[in-house]
Amino acid sequence: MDDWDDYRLILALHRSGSLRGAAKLLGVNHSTVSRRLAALQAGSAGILFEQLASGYRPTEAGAKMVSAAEDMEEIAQRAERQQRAAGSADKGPITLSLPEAIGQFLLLNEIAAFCKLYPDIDLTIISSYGFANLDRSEADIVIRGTGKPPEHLVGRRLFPYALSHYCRRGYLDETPPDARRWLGTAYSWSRDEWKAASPFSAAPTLYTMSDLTMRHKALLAGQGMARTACYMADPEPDLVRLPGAKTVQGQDLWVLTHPDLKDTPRIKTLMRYLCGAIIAKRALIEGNHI
Amino acid sequence: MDDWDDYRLILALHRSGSLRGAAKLLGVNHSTVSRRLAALQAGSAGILFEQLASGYRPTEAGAKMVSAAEDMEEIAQRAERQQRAAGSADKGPITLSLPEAIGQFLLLNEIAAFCKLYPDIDLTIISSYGFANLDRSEADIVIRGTGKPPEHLVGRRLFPYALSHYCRRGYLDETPPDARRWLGTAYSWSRDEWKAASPFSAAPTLYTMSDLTMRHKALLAGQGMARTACYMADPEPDLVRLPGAKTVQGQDLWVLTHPDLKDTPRIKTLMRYLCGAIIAKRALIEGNHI
DNA sequence: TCGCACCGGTGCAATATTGCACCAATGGAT
DNA sequence: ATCCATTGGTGCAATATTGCACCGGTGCGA
Repeated sequence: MDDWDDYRLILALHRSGSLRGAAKLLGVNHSTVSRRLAALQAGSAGILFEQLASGYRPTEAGAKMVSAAEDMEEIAQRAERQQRAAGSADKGPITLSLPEAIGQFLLLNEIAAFCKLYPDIDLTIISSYGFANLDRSEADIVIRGTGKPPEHLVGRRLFPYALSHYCRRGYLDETPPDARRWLGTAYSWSRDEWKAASPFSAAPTLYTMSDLTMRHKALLAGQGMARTACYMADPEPDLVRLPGAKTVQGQDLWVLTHPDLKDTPRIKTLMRYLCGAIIAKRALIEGNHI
Repeated sequence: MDDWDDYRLILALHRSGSLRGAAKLLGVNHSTVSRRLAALQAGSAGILFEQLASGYRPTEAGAKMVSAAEDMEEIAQRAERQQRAAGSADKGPITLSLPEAIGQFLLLNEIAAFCKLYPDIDLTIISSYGFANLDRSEADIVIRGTGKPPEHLVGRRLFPYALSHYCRRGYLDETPPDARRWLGTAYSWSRDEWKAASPFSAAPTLYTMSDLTMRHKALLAGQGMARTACYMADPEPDLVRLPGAKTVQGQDLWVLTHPDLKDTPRIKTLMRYLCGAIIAKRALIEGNHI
């Protein structure tokens, strides 16, 4: 193989099964993938992928190349982590992945304070509800609420966050019972069972949305009721819990990093800091801040 | 690393220590290496190579990338051999490396006959006195006279070839003793000790040359005397051994391939054929053909 | 049957990359 | 001191590669 980057092409095509899917994985145009595949197979003794109605599938020879490509990817990813693990002081780049809600409502000030404390650490925040892949260095540290973190990651399991049912102060007084509405969440793990446990389980849902920040603003605007994280709602003077609402236990909060990075000083510094900041707000997070 | 081919760049620069040396290894222009290195280090958190008076040397971070690159090279080479090992019939490509002398004087007809016997085998001959690197698929099969073959290659050790001292028929009669000359060989393993064992050890050397074929023609042209392989000289009716000349034992002839290829049918077919062809000419090769 | 989303393929222009030619610097041999 | 071979660096032209826009085909859902 004259260009080892062709192994990335092979991997992407194997994983996606299509030119366009591979293009997406590689961050290039699908016509580029088409041409590179043609050139690759022209220079090879045999074809590596056959084109079925269901998509591209590796031939026997291609499957061996896929296996080799997987090995290479592992080496490349390990090498990248080794590069990122370099550094013997509190300086250098760190990429932190965390849910938008935690970034905006829980740790916004703490993150800024950290950057002031450690001006030589270049912190990049990736707000996402997806679980960043630390193997491929999509992030160095990840904060996530989950019941089942990847087992090879290391770090701390803190405590579960609490949720409860809220509305804008005065909403119930000002809204006839038949006009009361729920603001829903479009996440599959947040099915309607949360509504059943609420004081107004019969009220219909006004609309659902994937953006928790938008829902928070809708709540603040008095558009309806919602079950939301206590650390988002309790700090708001204009939001109150619905009468009789209990806190519900969400998933555990974890602060995790890759084993290859756990000994890097600046990583340890940020991990320690984040855990400290979250623990300092334990009462709020557990819904006991009122 | 966005382009895994950068690992090849890293390897080449590490191995050569210079931009021009790396360029040679990679088959590109040195300005290309310079620019790719600059781009690579610009996109990396740290520099990978420092520029000393003695050349480029990997930094600590760079050494880790070199190690990763070496691992990747091994995978790439194994993958390439796997591709070359494919095939369940006597068809497909084979690259055979052998000394020029063996190609021109010993197996010329046999190789053509093989191609006629197996028209679906695409045979490529690389005539070279260097030892082709079968790890990097420079060849699939290698024929070589050597006392110490690479231990991981597999194949057959045949028998040593013989050499003796020759001149053109009539040379001694037509050349006054003080005008007789030797035709030398510019190979380090063929020092002047061969002249000491000759019937005319005091005669000076006319000139030396690296090209054994050229020396053969010079011998045929009556330009001097030479120690040459019996399989080259004995078949020539115009060449005779010097009076009193004995045969000298050269190195063992080996026919070798890479372990990854040894089970591939077409490889086995050619290995078997070549060994058979060489064994059929054993008398000639051992100088017993007269 | 129709519309839509996705697919692979390709001409052309845009962009990136490379080679060439040249330069100055360096170090070693004479 | 001089010459030569090798080095790294760079402007510019040549070449390769890529993205864009578009096309026709396919399959699925309504």
